[in-house]
Amino acid sequence: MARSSANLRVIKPAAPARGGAGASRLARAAPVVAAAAGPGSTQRIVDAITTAIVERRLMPGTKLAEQQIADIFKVSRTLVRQALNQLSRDHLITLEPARGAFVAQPSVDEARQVFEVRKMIEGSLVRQLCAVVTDAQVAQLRAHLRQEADALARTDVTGRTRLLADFHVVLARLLGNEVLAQLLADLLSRCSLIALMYQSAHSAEHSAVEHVAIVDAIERRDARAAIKLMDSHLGNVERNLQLNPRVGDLAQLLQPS
Amino acid sequence: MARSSANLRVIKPAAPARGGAGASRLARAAPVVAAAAGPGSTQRIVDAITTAIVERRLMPGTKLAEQQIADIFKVSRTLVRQALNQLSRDHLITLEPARGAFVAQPSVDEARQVFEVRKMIEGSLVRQLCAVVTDAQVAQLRAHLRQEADALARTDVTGRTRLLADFHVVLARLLGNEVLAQLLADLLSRCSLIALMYQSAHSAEHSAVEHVAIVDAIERRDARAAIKLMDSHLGNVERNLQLNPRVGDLAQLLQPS
DNA sequence: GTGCTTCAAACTGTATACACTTCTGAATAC
DNA sequence: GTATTCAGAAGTGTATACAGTTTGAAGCAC
Repeated sequence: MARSSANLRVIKPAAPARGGAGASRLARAAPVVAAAAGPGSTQRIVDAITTAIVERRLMPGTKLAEQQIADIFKVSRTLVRQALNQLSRDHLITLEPARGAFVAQPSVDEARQVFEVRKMIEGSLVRQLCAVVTDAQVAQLRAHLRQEADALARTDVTGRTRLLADFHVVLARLLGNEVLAQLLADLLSRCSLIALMYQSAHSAEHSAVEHVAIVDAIERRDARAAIKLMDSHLGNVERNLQLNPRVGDLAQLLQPS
Repeated sequence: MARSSANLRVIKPAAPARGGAGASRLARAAPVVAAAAGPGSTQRIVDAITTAIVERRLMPGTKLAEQQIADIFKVSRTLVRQALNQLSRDHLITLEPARGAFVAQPSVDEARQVFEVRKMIEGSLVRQLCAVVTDAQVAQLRAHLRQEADALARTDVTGRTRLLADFHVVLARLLGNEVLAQLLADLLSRCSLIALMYQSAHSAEHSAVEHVAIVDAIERRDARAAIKLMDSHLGNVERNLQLNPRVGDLAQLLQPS
């Protein structure tokens, strides 16, 4: 029933977002540098669709036709299918057998579960961090907070969103635990989708302020406070999700699911 | 350098392990029942290789040649490649560009990181569980413990291993959080590989006993004790990993990585 | 005998071809 | 006018074909 499959057209970011840095956030343990043009162009497709979703150029429920995408990227359906499989693993799209791929529409329940998991993980995360963090690492966090502030000042919506999410990955990475960092990165990509679907009323400014408070607590090595602040931060973000579907996505409102 | 790629031959379980129940443990949100023969046979390949790895019929470092697997399952390389991609996402195999797929050889570092993450998640898990668990759910846990004991009594190695890992997934599922459950299932499949690679000296009996203690604490709704027990349980399992590579895998000892 | 070069077999990466399912819309029955 | 049927179009699922790379060993120089 004719969802908005008409205007697919993944708009190549006019300014390529500083060499695709925006996309690399969710990139796997890829060769890190390459994945530009030639072989390994599957990742290019994954990144493009990922950013398109996160930056709201592809709305939830949109059908992603294989041939259409193949034409856009000038590759065969083979590579597109690989990319779609990866994306479905990231829960950014859902694959309906014999019907195709659609941008995921995470349910309210799923949203709650993702946030619950984040609270569990990130609570433990800041606790551990308070025990082992170095002054240099705190400085690193401060630097990130400055970037957040800058993006806010410039009203750079895309960069702002990315930085606010990256904050949590940076925390994970400070523990030197790559497994944890990747796991959290996965959850955060799902959160991006959730946030744009249930358009969060939680202002970016508010998040940034809470991030500062968390870093303050970490700097004081005050584990109890850090945990509490992180928990309330995530609680605030979740609480501010508007559970009414966005306007324009009313199609999904009529769905049984 | 001719690793053991000779004797690939995924041996179809003589008795199909009760309709593939053994494999379904790590299965995704699949149609649960189907995925037997026709379309969707990708999952069949994934399951077969997964169980082959977990049951130690495929040793770490073994090369998985696409055509070889395709012949075994009587499908084209297309489906095999899909399966291999999935497996690499689960960290059960590693894909080396233009070289092929190999059963993963998780490093000592990765092992430590996985266990650290498990401690973080499962600590929070039992805390929450103590707060919301019902008597019926405790009974469910008791039933699982009985199964563990049975498998131990029968010296059913395969079933025993599966049940000991499943215990942790059962805990997660009791919270009603499917996201958490899947996440933990992923980590556990990696743990299976780690355990067989650094052949754990931690006896199954010991694990079963510790599981009982954890359930006891949960039944008493004693969160503090439950967390402590879970933490020491995971610590024991990890501590008992022999960091010397297994005999026969000395090839990997010579590898730079 | 040791080490380098070269070449063929094997394998992976990508594209294309074909079968089968789903969707759409017009024609038909009522 | 409404509902049903059915054929064509479009799209997904799988297999096959082909190009490029890796691999391993034979051949050759020294």
